[in-house]
Amino acid sequence: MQQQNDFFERVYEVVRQIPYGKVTTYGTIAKYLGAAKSARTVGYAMNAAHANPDVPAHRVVNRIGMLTGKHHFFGINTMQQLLEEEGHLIVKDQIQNFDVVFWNPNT
DNA sequence: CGGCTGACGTAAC
DNA sequence: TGTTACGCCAGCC
Repeated sequence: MQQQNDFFERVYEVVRQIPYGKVTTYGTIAKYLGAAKSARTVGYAMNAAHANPDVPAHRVVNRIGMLTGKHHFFGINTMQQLLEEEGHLIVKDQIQNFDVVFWNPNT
């Protein structure tokens, strides 16, 4: 994994590796990239990720598994719907069994 | 160039 | 235990 010059590119590469039926968090990605305190920037990167179809932004949520970024999709239901399609259970914008479906980029 | 904002996270009160 | 404040980085005004 060669580090891209662009911070966003690095984020996209990690997100792209998220397997089907799994999810991860902004902070986890940030830490993996070595910018533990830049979780916010990771989220911002996701904002621009909509231009990258290979980046499943819907598989990235905050540390508690809440779909905080759903409003940034086409429809506020798109994110939840996509996750449910992958077998996730969403209740009140929160992923149930989050610890089970959680995916660590380091593995 | 300076300041504000934001898909977060952690520490402090 | 719940709320508030701050840091971090990039983009926009």
